[in-house]
Amino acid sequence: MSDTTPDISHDQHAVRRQKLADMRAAGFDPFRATFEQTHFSGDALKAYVDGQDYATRVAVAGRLVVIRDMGKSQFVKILDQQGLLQLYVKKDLVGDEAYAAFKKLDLGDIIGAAGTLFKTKTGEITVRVDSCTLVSKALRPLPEKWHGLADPEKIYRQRYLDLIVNEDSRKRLFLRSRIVSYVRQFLESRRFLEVETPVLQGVAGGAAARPFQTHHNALGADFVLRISLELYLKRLLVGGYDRVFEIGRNFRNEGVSPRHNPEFTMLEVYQAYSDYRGMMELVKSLLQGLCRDVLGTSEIKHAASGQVINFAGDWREVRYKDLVREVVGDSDWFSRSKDEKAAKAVELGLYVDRKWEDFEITQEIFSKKIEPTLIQPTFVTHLPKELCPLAKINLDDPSVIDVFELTIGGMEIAPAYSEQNDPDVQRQMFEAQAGEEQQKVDQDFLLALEHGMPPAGGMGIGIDRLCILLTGAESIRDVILFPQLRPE
RNA sequence: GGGUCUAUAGCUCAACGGUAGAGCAGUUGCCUUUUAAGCAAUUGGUUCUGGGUUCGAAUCCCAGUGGACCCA
Repeated sequence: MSDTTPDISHDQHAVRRQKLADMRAAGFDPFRATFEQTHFSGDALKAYVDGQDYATRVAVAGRLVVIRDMGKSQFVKILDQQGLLQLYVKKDLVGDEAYAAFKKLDLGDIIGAAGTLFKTKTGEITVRVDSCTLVSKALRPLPEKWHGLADPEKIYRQRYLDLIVNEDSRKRLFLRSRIVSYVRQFLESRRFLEVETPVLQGVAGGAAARPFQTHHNALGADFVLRISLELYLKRLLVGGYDRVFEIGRNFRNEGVSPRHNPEFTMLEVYQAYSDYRGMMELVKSLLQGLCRDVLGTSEIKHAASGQVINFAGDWREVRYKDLVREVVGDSDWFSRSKDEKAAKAVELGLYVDRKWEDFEITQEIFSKKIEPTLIQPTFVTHLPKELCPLAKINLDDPSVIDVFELTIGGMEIAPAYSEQNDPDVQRQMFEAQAGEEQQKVDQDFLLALEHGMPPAGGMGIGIDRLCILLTGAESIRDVILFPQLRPE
């Protein structure tokens, strides 16, 4: 090393920058426009005919993630959307010049290679490369090859690195794509129409949550980001969309936790002339189909409890009030006074807010002491009417509504209702819920109902939570590609 | 919003009041069927930031910032 050139060998970024500069000086473009790819890695592996080495030609491309250099030949591995593929690059096959260029490649570079398939003596299907090229230079080093990326902050902020080096993350997030794809196919096969409804809304309805607020300059109007899909999809029921669904992003301006991301994906489904019982069949078929066709198993290990969740067969169906009575050990619970309920809740170790109504105390017990124990798929039915103003009142017991909440793995996965279609009852429920804030009543929705909405079953599924469940993830952040973090 | 834990080389981690180290990655050699390839040599640090205690701080204390978990 001369006095005029500083030693940069310790600085991997600088070393790669230097290689880039050298290539450009030699007239080689380190960021090619295209590459003629014939096979993904997995398709190449399938294209190999057993016993017929060097018979099948492939051209593959991907990121260089393993280099095993043996002097005049190298085994390397590239990673593409289907996974890893080994390449064998031999000096006397590619020529001196190309081989010298190949030796200068760094881990992380994106390369293209063409050659024929063979099986190594240890049985790995490999491409024997006869021509290869750098496609895109990587100027930054990859994380460590064995331990991968472990720092959760880096995993989320630099998800692309996580996807390159952590196979678990890659498989889990690819699985999410397949789950969503299956949901679409399933619903389309049942003749549901997929629609898109507004994210920017004047009134955030369909759920109880604090919305994000924003402003449209040209219209000079304030908007909120939607907190649910429900009210617009029901307008479509009025408009003659008899089977309709949307998979869309909702936004709730609330805490962030392993179960909550400020933006999350909901599926909502509405089927005219059906009811919550019809939705039971729908969701059960959907989830069992997902298990069968996407996961290939009806048994899933539940990360939090260690139990095995079995999706096959019939699912438990139980009334809300029966569950509560059982857990509090009091068959007359629902005729107790508010003070008595509060005392019991405190006894169970729960926090009770003085402002809470009766049903809120009971609901606190349900969500803290009952829901987490429902690991196997369970339809909880006949919920108190206060919990959802958008469902139809039960004919036999006007204190409850015709709904279920499907709970699996201790999480509410899918609430479903027989949808309220009486505009006058709906108005009463909205006004009671809004209390002092009558401006939060969606008058336009009520007008739509007055035009007549068919009876319908409706259901929502939190796609993120469904993915947590089906992938065995521990946090919502593990099934969202770019979860929300505080800006750096 | 409160509590606990956490931040050290590009990455994964040691060092726990006394000269900041290892593996991988990098650099330089050798090696034409390897499997976390191997062998030899070698570079690399604002120990998150700012204060404080101390003869001496990655280490102890305070504050801040990011992150994880638990609670509200």
